[in-house]
Amino acid sequence: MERENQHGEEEYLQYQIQNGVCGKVMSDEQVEELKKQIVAYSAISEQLAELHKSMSAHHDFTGIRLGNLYCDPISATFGHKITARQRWTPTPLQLQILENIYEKGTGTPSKQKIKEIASELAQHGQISETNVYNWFQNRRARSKRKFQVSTGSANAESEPDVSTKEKKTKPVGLDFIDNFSQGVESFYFQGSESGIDQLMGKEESSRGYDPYNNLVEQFGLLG
Amino acid sequence: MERENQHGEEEYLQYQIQNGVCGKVMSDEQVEELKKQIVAYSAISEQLAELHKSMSAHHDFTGIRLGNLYCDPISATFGHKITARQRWTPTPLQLQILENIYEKGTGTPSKQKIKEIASELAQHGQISETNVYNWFQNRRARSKRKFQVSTGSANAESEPDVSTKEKKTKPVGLDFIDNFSQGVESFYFQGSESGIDQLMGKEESSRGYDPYNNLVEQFGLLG
DNA sequence: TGACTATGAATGAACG
DNA sequence: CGTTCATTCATAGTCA
Repeated sequence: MERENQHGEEEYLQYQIQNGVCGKVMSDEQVEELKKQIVAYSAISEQLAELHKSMSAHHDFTGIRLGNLYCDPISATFGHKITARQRWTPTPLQLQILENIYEKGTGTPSKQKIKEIASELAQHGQISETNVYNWFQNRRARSKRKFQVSTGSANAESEPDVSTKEKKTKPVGLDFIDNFSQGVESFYFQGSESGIDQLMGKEESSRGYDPYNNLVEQFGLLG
Repeated sequence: MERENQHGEEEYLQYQIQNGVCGKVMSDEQVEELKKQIVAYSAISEQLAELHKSMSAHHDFTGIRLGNLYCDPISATFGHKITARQRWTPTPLQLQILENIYEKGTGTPSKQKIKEIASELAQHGQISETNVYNWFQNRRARSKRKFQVSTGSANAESEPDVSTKEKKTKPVGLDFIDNFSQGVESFYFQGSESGIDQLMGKEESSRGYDPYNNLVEQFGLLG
């Protein structure tokens, strides 16, 4: 979208100044944009809710792998950026080397080592220090886990939650995703009765509990 | 329906009038309200996406292996996953707040501050002071390591675009705004930066991979 | 094609 | 504080 210069830069400037102080004045365009933005969000929420409700067999189209490259499907549709995560995959050779190093002992990679290893492996393919670091981390962690599983720990079925290795781990146990089961319209947080309003830090939920309505009513959006 | 007296009728009226005319002037409260709205929608969208994903995903949540820690009472409604977490996971909102503090703050956790922050975040979900403390510790440590890792290193490979992004983390930014471009276009106050991030008081998105992007990518919303 | 499995990566928590 | 551990998430590859 182009800048709406024609509507006067005065307002822009005005906003900038105000912004530094208390940011109160917005140009029509700005307000307009804001509206759109919010509407977009509400639209997304709705669609998601809808999607969720119908809950049909929608498969995530994460993209098409082209070897090591990644081609985002959206970009084709929207002509938009690619943000999907592409993860490193060690070549057999790299893996071999890593294994060797791992075996040699020194369960401690050491940052300096990492660098060396990384640059060495780089000759056999793309790799970064982080990759190496992660690899060792995972390697050790998993071999350890496997070990402990294969040994006598195969018991502990009585949910040894606290007894195991918890020194002072926080109990936590939130996961309010569960509260979304109904979709947006019943967005209750932690069983609280205030729902979305609380989430949004609203004290007075007078104008309705639904953010969408709230929004429309308060700011006359969509109007 | 009650009026928001606590916010000052002056400003409210002012807005109404303005709204009728050209809707330009907004009070701090109103702006604040907008921020919250957007944040709320962000959160909702993300959570819905999450929910949807977890339900449509092939994961088969083989029962509850964590036993007593978490027992969801409402899951009966939908029979979706029950994911007990042993460790704290910040909600989008909490994360948002934390990020803000991290950015603008002196970067100094400070015992007293921690307490305050914790109690504030507690309003958005389960959290403890330790969580906050740890978060800051990790945040700093990792952002630091990010530098030291991404420097030097003979990782001179041509690195096929995507993988180069950042060596390790944070692709984000206000990227997700772009995803709404279809109907919204960029939300710019000044034509340059300070998009929605500013509105939301968010200088830098921090999560390793942002849910909003993911959201749009996965569901092709607003298409 | 949908589910499973192996594993790279992210991150809260703990340690020295 | 910097480093390491432990747990969990996401994805690539594969099998039925």
